[in-house]
Amino acid sequence: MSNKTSSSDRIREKKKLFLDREQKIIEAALELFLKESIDCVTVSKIASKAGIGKGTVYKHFLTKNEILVRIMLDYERNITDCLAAGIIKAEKGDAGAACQAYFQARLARPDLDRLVQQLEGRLADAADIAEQLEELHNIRRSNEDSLSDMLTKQIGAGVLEDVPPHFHYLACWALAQGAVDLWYSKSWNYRHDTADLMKFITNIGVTMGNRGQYHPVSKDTAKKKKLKSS
Amino acid sequence: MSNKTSSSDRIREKKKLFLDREQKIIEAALELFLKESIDCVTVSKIASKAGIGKGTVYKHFLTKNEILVRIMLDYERNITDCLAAGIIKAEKGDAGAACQAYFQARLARPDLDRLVQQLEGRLADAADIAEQLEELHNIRRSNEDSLSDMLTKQIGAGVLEDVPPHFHYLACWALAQGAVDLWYSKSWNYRHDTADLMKFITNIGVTMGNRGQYHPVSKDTAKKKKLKSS
Amino acid sequence: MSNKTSSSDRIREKKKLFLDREQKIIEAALELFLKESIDCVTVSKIASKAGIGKGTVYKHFLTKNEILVRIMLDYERNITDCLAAGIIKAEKGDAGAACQAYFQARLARPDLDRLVQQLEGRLADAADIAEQLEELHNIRRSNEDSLSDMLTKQIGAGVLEDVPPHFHYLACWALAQGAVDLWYSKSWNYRHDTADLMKFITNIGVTMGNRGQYHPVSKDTAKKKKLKSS
Amino acid sequence: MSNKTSSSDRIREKKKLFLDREQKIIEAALELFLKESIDCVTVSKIASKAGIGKGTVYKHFLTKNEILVRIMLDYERNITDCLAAGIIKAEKGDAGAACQAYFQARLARPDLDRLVQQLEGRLADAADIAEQLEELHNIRRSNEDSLSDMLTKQIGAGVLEDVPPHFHYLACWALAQGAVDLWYSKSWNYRHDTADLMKFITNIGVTMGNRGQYHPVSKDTAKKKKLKSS
DNA sequence: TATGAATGAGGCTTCATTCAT
DNA sequence: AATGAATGAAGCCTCATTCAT
Repeated sequence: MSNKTSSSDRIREKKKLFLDREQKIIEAALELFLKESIDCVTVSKIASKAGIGKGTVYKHFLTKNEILVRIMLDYERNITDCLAAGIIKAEKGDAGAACQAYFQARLARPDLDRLVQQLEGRLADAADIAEQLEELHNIRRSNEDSLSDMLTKQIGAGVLEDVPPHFHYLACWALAQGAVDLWYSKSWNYRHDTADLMKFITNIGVTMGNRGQYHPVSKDTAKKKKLKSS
Repeated sequence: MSNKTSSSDRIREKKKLFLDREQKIIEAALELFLKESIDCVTVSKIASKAGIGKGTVYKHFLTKNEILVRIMLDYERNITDCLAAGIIKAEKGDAGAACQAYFQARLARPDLDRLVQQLEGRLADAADIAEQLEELHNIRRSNEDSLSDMLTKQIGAGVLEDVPPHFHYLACWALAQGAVDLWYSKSWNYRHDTADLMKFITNIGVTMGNRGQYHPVSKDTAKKKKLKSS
Repeated sequence: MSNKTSSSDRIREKKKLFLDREQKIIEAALELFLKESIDCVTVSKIASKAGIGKGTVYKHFLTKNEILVRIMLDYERNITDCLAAGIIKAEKGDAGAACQAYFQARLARPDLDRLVQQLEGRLADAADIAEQLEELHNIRRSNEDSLSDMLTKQIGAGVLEDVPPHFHYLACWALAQGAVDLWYSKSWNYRHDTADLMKFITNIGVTMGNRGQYHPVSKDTAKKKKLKSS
Repeated sequence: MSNKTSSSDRIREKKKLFLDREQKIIEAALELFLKESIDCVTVSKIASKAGIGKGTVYKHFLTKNEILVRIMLDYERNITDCLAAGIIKAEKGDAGAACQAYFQARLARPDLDRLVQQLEGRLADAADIAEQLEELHNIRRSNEDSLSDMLTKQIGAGVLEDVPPHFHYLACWALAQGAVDLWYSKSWNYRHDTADLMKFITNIGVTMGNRGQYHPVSKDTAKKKKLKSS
């Protein structure tokens, strides 16, 4: 009987080791991607950084591309989780929480965010992994619905400007995306005070589209705004 | 004497032809880049689309990468020109003109803008063309100074929030960048009404950082806003 | 004592299980070879079709090639058995029995025959299994001697044309081989009536080299022949 | 004017050189295929035997497989030519000429014939070159029609046994095929007098299916035949 | 003993770049 | 000056075989 137990234990342990190695591959790939230019990262390098043989990589992933989508999916799922938490907060009254959560999640690791964007550009036409890419998009879309619901309510409550709800989160997304690009762009003079800058942008992101921009707005201003954007 | 003239004419003509061909290469490359996935574009394809031999390409560009930076530089210079015009307008009183010009220039051809961003990601670590990349960054930086100057004035005039001036244009840049990414992202449910969406975002871009946004707005400022954005 | 017995029983049982598994591997390999293209068959597939682990295969066969030769040897031994029976029949007076047995044995499973031919081509230069290949050839050669003996007698009896005896069985072999190739060739227009065709060819095989073939035929014999083959 | 001439001459010369190299690749591949086991032949080896770089091979052939089909097509076309000549002869009265031509063409280089057979087995399922394979089969099929026509006439004339015409050439093909296999089989004792053996087989091939089997047969021999084959 | 994860040699193919004509 | 054939480094992937558990 103890035999049986130890046998199933072993199997479980083996599986764990296997999954650990999978994680190791992902991490090795990630590390390389973040350090070097994307096209410098070869399966060989990933394997050797993960401390395993090249062939082993293919026990875990059918294709090099599958490693890449995997990174993307992992990232997207994390974003989703954060966003979900934010939406909950928002429903509890903290109107801007969802947007804020979204921004924070993406700006927490701008390097990673940027990487995922770049990977997406490259993998767009990859025949293998078409399925995973579809899944990626599904994850995002399912989140849109949550966001839309929440935003519709806030628009109804008069908190947000009355435009189609997705306008709000897409503008939000755009700014977050741009902020990330900005972070990693090498073209700007002022590389100091980045933290302040990001706060500034986040602020914009959180408030943009708010009716009355943050603080109570006098009624006539609100009217003008509404007229303007319609 | 007529000989001499015709000879120098010929030389001039030859030079023109040479430059024409160079332009043709750039255009062929551009066309391909915009149509296919970036890594599908080979020197061979570029040459054949340009209607010349592959070897000839290397008479104009030392490296494939040089073609790519050239595209980037051309694009950046165009942006610069537009921005310059905007700044002039701004100095004539139209406070938001610079930002608007910038947005318009970049959103006029979002595909091209996106391409340039992608190219930059790829060429970041390219040893050849390090020089041209430096030049690219210089172009951008030189523009920053103009923007900074202008913005400092507007901050002084109380039009804009009193943060370091580059905060304003970087936020602006970020949103524009994000808008472009958004345009080309395949992940969103609502692909209709893009034009309206872009207008919405541009609006945000043009007004964000305006002092009025964070604080109660005095009536006359609000009026200016209305005029400006209509 | 019962312990001892059961222990030796167990050993015997284990051996049987071991041999059964070996057979299962062979059969799995065979099934795969006949279904898919030869180079699609990997050790992995064989193992999984046999319902065992890949490593276990190597407990039975030192090399993948050893599985293949084994298939060849099994097949060749079967042919040998059939031929032996035919020779016995031939010695009992049925002159053509040996040839007929040979043809029947090989055309009974043309797919398998073809497979063995293909395998032989591939394994010709394999360093491992050189020994087994030698054995394969020995099996064939040993049979040749039987055939030669038998044919020598028939030649002596005037039934067969007086050429070196191996001429007869080699011609026979060649035709059988060709018939198999024919069966599986994809290049011919007429794929119907294959059964009749094979009968026709078998007929040739059985009669070729008969002395009667090279000499005048009386009219009534010719008629009979016509009836037979229609 | 001499310039023009020399220029077009040069182009022609270049093309010739290019085609020569193509031929060289084919020959190198052929030489290797005939010397070593098929799967030992790599593109690298072919290139280095042809005295060119590996990449150059791909200027002439899109795929390794294309080299192989090319060999097959070249061979098949040669067979076709020989057969065509034989058919012409046959139409001039030499009844067996077509079959004889066919045999001779294939047995002239049995090694090559065998190679082509083996290649066909391997390439059967290759997705690339599906087209060329189709062409190969078309070549063969078109020839079948010629053969059928000719044989129908001979059957009508009473020279050949009255079975569907393709029975005759398929039996013929089968024997030729088998003869080739025989030539290269390593399993037979008697490797001497191969030439005589082939003559013997060819004889069978040329006469098999003839009504009355070539020459008059004495009555008692005919009787024996009847007993034997019934 | 059976297992299957790990291995890495080696195959095919691409493409930027060179250079002889 | 223009050409494009030649080149070969480098990438991705397969699979027979090994070996620790």
